[in-house]
Amino acid sequence: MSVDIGNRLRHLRMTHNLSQRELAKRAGVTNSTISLIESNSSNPSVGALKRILDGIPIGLAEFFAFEPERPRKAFYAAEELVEIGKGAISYRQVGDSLFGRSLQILKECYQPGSDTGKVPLVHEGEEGGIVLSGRLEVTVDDERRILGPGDAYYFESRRPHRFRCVGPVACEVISACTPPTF
Amino acid sequence: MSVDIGNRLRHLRMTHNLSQRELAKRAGVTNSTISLIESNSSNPSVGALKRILDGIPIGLAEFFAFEPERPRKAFYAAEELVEIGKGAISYRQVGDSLFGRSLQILKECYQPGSDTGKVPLVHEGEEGGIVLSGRLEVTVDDERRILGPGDAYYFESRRPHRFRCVGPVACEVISACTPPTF
DNA sequence: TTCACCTGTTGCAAATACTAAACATATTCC
DNA sequence: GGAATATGTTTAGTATTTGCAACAGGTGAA
Repeated sequence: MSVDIGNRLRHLRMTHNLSQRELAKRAGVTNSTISLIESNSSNPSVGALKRILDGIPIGLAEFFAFEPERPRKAFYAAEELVEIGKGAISYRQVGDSLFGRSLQILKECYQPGSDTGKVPLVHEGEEGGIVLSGRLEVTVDDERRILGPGDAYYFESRRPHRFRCVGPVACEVISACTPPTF
Repeated sequence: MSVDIGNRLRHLRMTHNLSQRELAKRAGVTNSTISLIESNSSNPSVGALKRILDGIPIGLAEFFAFEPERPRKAFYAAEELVEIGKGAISYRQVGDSLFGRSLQILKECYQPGSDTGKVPLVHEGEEGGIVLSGRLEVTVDDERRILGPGDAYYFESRRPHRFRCVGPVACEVISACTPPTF
């Protein structure tokens, strides 16, 4: 049911050859605190746990990474897509979090005239997408195309690229990239 | 300094379009608890935080993954190599944790006669190593070799493989594999 | 306006995490 | 053997989190 913090901490402490008192001293807590936590007879505060983990040292994310993976939601209603940017270009992401995922899928909406900027984007991975509505000017390396509904693109993200909404109406795009870069 | 749990939680709750009371109801805590946490005026227990995150839902590891990455240690004394298995085959790992790493480096020590088992190992990734001392029998697919000091191996881990220490002395090996499988 | 309902914040009481010190049990050293 | 040190556990008291309920501001409908 609940996370077995106690055994996890004890195991971690053991593998680092620390006694409860030694770790307590480094962490700035008392040995009894550690004893109680390890025996799962207290529900530690995040602050206390963090101080203790700093004494090992290890981060909170690392500490909880051992948790059995929470079963992932597989379906998302339109309203559930989390909005990432709220400017002229808005991104709605499929999935709550990219944590542990190797793919990012977005519904992008470019307001008329919006632009990813003069300096082209360059990063690792690959990306592609399909235009749903509006007209999108895509520049990759020195090649420039204007894509309309149904048109698509796909390229290696290390090639300098830029997106721009041309024409009078907003432009909607479904895109995917890997690895996630947001 | 400390982790800004409050703002992180508030942001998360907002992006999921939940009110404090709505989230509290789902999580089985009171709205005041959430209010206090979000204003950083309390140091929540791990249990409370977990219940709240379950209401979003999101895992503890995900929640803390946003933390600025703790600067990684780059050098490890021989005693600091964490011992993974303590049986006839012992593994000493370079680095505290595999969290966020794509490579695992081990110093392995096989006691005389020790063996990874009759059923061969099969997993994703690739692995390789160099024998330091003793004699190691390595089987990959149907090929079997006996390696001595200075000899080495490298193969795709999906190919069935097995290690066995032959001869009267213990066998030491330095190995690396990706992705980490322990 | 006034009512109803939503939002987040805030006292007060009860539950509990944390500290300090004592306790119990091994192990080492002389 | 016996003292000294180290280990993890437990007890009593203090500090803090948590739940309950009241409070204050905001929005929309009648």
